[in-house]
Amino acid sequence: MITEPDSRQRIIASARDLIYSRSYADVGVAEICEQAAVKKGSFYHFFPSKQELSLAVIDDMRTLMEDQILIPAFARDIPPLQRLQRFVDNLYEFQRGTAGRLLGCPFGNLALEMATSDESIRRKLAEVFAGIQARFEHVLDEALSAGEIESSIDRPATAQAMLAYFEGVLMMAKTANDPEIIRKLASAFIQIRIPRMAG
Amino acid sequence: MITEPDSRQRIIASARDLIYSRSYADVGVAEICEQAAVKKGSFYHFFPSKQELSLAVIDDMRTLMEDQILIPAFARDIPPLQRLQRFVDNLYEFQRGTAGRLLGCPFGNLALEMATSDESIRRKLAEVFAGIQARFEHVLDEALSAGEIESSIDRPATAQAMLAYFEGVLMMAKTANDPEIIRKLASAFIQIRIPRMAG
DNA sequence: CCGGGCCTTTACCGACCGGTCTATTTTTAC
DNA sequence: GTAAAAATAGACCGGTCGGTAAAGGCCCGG
Repeated sequence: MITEPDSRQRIIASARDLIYSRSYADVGVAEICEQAAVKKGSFYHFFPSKQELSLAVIDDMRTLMEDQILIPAFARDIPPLQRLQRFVDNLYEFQRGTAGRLLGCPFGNLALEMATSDESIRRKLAEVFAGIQARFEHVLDEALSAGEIESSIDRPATAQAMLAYFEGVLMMAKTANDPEIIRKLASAFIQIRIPRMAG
Repeated sequence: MITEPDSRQRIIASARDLIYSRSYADVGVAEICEQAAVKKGSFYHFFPSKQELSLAVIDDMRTLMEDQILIPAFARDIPPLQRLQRFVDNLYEFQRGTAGRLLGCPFGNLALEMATSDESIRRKLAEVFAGIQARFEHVLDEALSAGEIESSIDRPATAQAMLAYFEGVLMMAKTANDPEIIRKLASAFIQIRIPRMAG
């Protein structure tokens, strides 16, 4: 049971956890309210619709991921490429710790379920991905300055490829329900390179 | 409107197209029946439940993918690694041609939506992925024989990494609704390598 | 011409869906 | 103290969900 003080945040947290562990469509408003210990009337006092709630949930997922994964992993206490390694290490630990069921990426899950059905959710998730990609790209910039990578690579494209790869790895791990796949496939993550286009 | 002769196959084809273009939960039995020009009674004559239908749909998707993508791409008329390149080229063309909306991978879509909710679907999709991975692995074997790759790589793991990568690429392309992402990120696909473990 | 599968048709079911409404309680501001 | 505003409660809505039941038509071997 969620125990956060104010109802609005409790609704978001409940919806976040339920949707992440199952899917958007499989979780109903009634169930969200029940887990948040809130009546339906309160729900619709704070959110005009389930879809609007889901946009707030994505925001909440995003700050959670930033604070708990991205910021710690990308701290500047170690060289750039080692930060990427730390990122996948942290991800592995997190995915291993979700109660028997490997849940994958909350954004990837929502993206494949909703992207073709709800345009505003699709756009929001595209922004989240762009934000993660920007962080990867920043690390690549610093890796270039540190002489860890060559200047011939297309850094934005490489950052996007890295993001794509670990999303795919999480999909494989989730489908097999086996976190060890993350470790097995991790080595290719920091090796991915997209060269700059010739023309 | 689906026009295949027998009702059972028409139901499967309708469900396949509807689920692929939206999601499992967003498509109801009534809508499937309508598009297949079949009454609900007939539906439940052929399938005991929507979930059982979805298992048949996955089988249908699989043979479709085999016939239209894998078999043509992996024909032995060109060297092994070039077949992988042809695979992504074909994939790009296919994803570009789906009526304005980029739909991604039908198995990846279902996997992220259903893997944590329905164990038998999760298992079936894991088998599909294993089948694709086996084909990649076979190509890598032939690439090794042809001297195109080194023997130090872990071929099963590399095949799985390739699968993960293109699933991730399709996720990025679907979320951005932009097929050009597939081309932009394609170069890393055949470059991915997982080295054999030291111990 | 008959009987029996196979398939189809149609009407129907209870449960649950997202969402609304109105009244009431609690909090805030002056 | 009081009134407005914010929040809560809970009954209620039409629609749709997956699924069922029973009867009727079709085609077949005999």
